[in-house]
Amino acid sequence: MLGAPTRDRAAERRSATRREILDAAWALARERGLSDWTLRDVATRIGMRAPSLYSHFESKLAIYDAMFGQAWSEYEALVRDCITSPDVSGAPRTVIRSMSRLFFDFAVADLARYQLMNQRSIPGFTPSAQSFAPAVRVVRISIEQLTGMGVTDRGDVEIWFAILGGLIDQQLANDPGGHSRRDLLDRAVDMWADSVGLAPETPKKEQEQ
Amino acid sequence: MLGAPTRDRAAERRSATRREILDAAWALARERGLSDWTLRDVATRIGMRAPSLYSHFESKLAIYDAMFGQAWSEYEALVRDCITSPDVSGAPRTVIRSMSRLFFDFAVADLARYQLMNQRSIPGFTPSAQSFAPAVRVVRISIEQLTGMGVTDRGDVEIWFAILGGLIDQQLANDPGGHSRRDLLDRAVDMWADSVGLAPETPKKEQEQ
DNA sequence: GTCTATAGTTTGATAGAC
DNA sequence: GTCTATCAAACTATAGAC
Repeated sequence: MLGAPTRDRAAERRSATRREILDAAWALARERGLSDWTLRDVATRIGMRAPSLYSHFESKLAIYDAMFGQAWSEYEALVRDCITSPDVSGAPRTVIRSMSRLFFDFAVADLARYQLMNQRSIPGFTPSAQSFAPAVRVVRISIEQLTGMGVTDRGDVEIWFAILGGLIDQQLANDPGGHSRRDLLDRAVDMWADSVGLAPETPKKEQEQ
Repeated sequence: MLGAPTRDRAAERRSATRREILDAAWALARERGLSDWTLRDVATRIGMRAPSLYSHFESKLAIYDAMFGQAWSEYEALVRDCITSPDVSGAPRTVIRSMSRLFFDFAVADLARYQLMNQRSIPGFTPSAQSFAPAVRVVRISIEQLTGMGVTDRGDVEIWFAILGGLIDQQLANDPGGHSRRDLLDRAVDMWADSVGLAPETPKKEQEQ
């Protein structure tokens, strides 16, 4: 007698099509802006007609929702990699610099993605609980990291977030593709770290004090 | 013989209508979001029909442009008032706190206005040179103020801007209408001021050099 | 699942009478 | 300057054949 197939080829194909749709949407978002593309554009790019997309997503907002979840999941994976890597088991100053660079670089690498993840610029779009989950986890992990290095005041955490967000916004708005604010990142983070009392990275020889 | 009229009543009326249109657009932007209103909405609100607006503005983008210029002019006036007021001829620490609060409060008071002034969220909109002029002047004035208090490094200026912008974004995105980040403003600005070497506001008694 | 065909809406903008 | 009437275009979404 025949055994049941061990792979569900139909499901695999369906999942691949879903990914194709999302990839096309990302590409269009990067090329033209987060919301400057239509379902027709997406369909055309993958050799389909617009109505066919409705077999895979129930609306355009559902596509945004999937993209939102995808972006935050991707970033969550990076964060988890980062905090388990050897160079982040070191001095607090090293850790906070690594976390800051990770967030900055990820944000600046893709304007459309950053807008989707961190600004609410699409009318009517609110992420579903499922898509929002990885974002919540990233914030929790970040706070745990800071707590672990002695930063327990929630206000200090918010100020750190604000410094990062502010530099990112300026980089994207005033010097997209450049690195002027990236060059200021360590200085700004050190300023914050000094203020909250993190030990300096290289305590040369108990300099002054 | 008859003297020419000293007032141009037609011009006054025209200018008043223009202002009515802009006021209606602002109100709608605040109520529904920066771009969630139509020319029909604006017209209805002032008792007109949509096509009549074209006697006063050549397009919807032209309305945005006028709003952009209006917002920055308004802010420029506030800044000029602020820097000539008595309490800002004092210690650098006092001045920088005043400037920071002024910007923060103005930004947070109106989300739609902030988005129009500082983010590029309207597809196809670029401010005209004329509307952009007050924004340029505000930046110039701010830099002059900082220079006057000894902050000459451009990077330090950028970091100050970033801290302000970051706190504003967080306030608007995560606690609109609240004051959680406003409560952190002085702390964050002092952190920056300490780092760039501004004298403390109340130099109690040469504390720890 | 993908297609054709089209509904149903909304919108910025124009033409031309008054 | 304001109106009525209407265009032209764009877009999401649905119905139903294959």
